[in-house]
Amino acid sequence: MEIGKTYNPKEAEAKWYPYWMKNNFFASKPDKTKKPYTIVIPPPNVTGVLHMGHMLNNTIQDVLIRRARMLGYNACWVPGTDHASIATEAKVVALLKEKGIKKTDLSREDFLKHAWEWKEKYGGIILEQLKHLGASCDWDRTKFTMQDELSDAVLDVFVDLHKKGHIYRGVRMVNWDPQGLTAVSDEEVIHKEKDSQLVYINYKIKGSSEHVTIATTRPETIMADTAVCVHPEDERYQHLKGKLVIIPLINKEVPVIFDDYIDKEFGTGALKVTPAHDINDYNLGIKHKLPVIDALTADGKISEAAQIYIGMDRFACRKQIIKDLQEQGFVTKIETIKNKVGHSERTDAVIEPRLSMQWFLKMDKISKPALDAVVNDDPEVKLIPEKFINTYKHWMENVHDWCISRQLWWGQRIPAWYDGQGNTVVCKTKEEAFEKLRSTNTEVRMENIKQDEDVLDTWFSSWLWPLTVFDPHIIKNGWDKANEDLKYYYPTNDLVTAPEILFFWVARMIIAGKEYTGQKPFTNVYLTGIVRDKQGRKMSKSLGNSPDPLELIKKHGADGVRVGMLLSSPAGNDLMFDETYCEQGRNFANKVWNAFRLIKGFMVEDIKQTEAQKEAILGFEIRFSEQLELINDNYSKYRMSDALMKTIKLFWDDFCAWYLEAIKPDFIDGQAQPIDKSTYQTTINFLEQLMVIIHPWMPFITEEIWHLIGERKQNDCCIVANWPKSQSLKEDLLKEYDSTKWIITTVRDTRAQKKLSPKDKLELFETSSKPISHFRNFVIKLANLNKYELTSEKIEGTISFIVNDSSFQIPVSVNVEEERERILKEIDYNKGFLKSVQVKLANEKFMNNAKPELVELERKKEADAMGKIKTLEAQLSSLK
RNA sequence: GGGGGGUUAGCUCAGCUGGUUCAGAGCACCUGCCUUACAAGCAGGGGGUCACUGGUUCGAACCCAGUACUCCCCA
Repeated sequence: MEIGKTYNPKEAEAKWYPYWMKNNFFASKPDKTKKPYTIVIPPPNVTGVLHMGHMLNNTIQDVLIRRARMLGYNACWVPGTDHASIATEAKVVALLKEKGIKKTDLSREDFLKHAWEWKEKYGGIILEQLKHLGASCDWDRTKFTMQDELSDAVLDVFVDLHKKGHIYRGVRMVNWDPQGLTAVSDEEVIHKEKDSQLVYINYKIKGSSEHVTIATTRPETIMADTAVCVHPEDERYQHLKGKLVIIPLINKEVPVIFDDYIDKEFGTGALKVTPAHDINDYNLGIKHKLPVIDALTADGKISEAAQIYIGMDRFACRKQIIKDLQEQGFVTKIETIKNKVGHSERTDAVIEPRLSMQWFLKMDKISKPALDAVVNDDPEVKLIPEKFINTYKHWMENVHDWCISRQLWWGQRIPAWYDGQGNTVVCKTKEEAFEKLRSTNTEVRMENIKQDEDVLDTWFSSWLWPLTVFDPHIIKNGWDKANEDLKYYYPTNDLVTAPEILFFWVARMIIAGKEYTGQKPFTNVYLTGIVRDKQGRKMSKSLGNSPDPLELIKKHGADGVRVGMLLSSPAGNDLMFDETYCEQGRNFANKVWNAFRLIKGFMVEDIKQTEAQKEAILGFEIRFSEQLELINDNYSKYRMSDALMKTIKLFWDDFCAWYLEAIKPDFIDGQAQPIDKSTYQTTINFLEQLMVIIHPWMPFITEEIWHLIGERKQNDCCIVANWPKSQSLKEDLLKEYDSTKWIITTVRDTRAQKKLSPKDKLELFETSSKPISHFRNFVIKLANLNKYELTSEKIEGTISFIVNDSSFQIPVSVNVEEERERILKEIDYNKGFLKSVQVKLANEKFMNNAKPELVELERKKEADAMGKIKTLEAQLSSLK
């Protein structure tokens, strides 16, 4: 068989993903004889294409799910997408616009037809892309938040929560997106620091020649002013009590009010009060019973109520009004200040605080169990890393009511019905609504009943995700009648998501889970960081600093990219991505490939196993067990990068550099020597176990090698192989094995120092009360010795070194002066060390306070150091 | 303004209950090797005032206070 010198990922990827699919390895069905391990995917936006954040997130999920599968769990990873109302609607609107169709010209039904067409055609591209990464999702379970059954559940929840009194309708100041023409939640507003002009404007005081100066960054709203407010204790304005002031340009009279809400220091200490356009002013307005004048239209233009500039865009108006006010002498100065301006996450339009009728979910009571589930000494839901608990707590304790209505068409339409006479009922169908309305309005007629025009916030459907992907009828039926799937898979095990949506989504899923099943939706929440470029900038389309994930996969292989993503991504910390990480991953894949090539090339014959081979096997066995334990421990703590690095080093260092080098048969006269059957078979076993533990990180190459090792039955695949079990730790042996590595390294170093070729064989003499016993031939092989003997003599003309309690000598030509220097330096160091230990031991307070084990340890350190010094001094004297 | 992080080698990060040889890893760098698995490699090596100041302690990268810089969230 011809095996290439470098690993070719493309072939393996094209081969094994379809093979896994065909054999249903990703599929999961409830099976009472096995424990479930479940992850629901954070459903990507249906309009989305794969970006680096998805890569990180889904690689982690795939690693977890693949390992769980190998550990024998019934592993189920549910994929799907989110309908993303505002983003999708914006996309469809844009597409229609290109075709010359205006949304406003379409009926709701026709628009939705277009939207569904778009979804069928382009939605879900991202799921196909995930397959290139190797994501082992159970694709038969793919869900979409707006598919019929899931939508139905959303309406059930709305009706139910309304019945329970948690949902209400009210006029509120909302964050209005004048471009998307919808309200957006607080969480969807991005505050950006901007340079703004703070304009100082004089308002004349009625019946006086004086004026009062207000400062505002929003002069275009002065027509909506209904008062000017000053601090009751502000001495500058005491004379204004009971006075009226006149708004420039429109010459409207408004009262001066007094409230200690005012910050005397900001601007002039006098505030224009515009209840319709600022949340604080709105509250002031309520308190002081001020009228509300809405001077802006829904799309951000000046309304008729403003009297002037009608129809002008708000920003154009701002420029114009400043100019006009200046010309008429009302402006005293203009300052440039920095302030935060809210922008819509979806359309990037400047958010306008706006009063409107919206539906809200009351959060105070319903969120309580979700707070307790996380913030607790022994929490039901664990956040990883823990530092997010504080953030979560802070948010949940100050939670605001959730505005759940959106002025859009793409989404679940709010199941509220109006009879046109001020009666509202909430229920799923028009027929039901008719019945209900009739009880208060006997005159009501079917054709007069109108459904609410708005749809629900997308998060109002995705908060049900872990429930409805398994049982969409759970809301209706209740937990007791939940279907088999939900009972089996819920609560899920791990959720992998970004901290940015801890509140949007994670908290709300816990709320919904608690409300409808009395249980948490997941046990662990692994919060990934943000993928940034190496300058620390967030990756974004507009900056163009994000590599195309699929290109990366093409270039470095899926396995390489997966490793690259995880090499440096501790939970919750941002990842400074650099393509060289993928190179490291690719390099490792190549290393694995070549180790396999070496093993595959061995000539196996019926010969005797060498002692060095026996010892190497023992060494690797104990090392493998030791490291496997540590790797398992890292996994259990979700320390993914650590688990990965240990796995890589176990293969690269322990297996390749130490084990394979030790068992590799020699070349004699350019002729590779054969290997014995036993060593070969053991090596293959080791390789298989290593493929298994590497598999979650690098599924493709490991599956490829698994099958190249030998003929396999159809179902005998790496993906479903058993995770290895570690043997009991043999600490003494491990310690000896570690010592042998030090000995070997030191011999090699000596060779390098003496400018000897690695091919030159050396002799080694050991002086020890407890000499190396299990790995002597291993040392001979790897240090390339022709003699390794015990002695109690000082041999003349040797370089000497110490490993643990033993001293070693290598006969080589020695520069006595240099050697003396070196030993003296080492004696010096050890004496210093000894002194520090002895100071500790002489310290009464230490002796009284420190734990006994610790004192014991210090005594051992003292003895070790003294022993070492003695040995070194002996070496020194033997130099003479 | 309120809340939460972070600052350890050139870079990216570990360092768990304060206690060996605890100052570490990977990359980068330097030296020597095209040694027939692998130059995407092998062998070896150098490199840090643990941001700063003070405190607690027998003992501090680790605990406390303050300072500087920085990131995130909320208002």
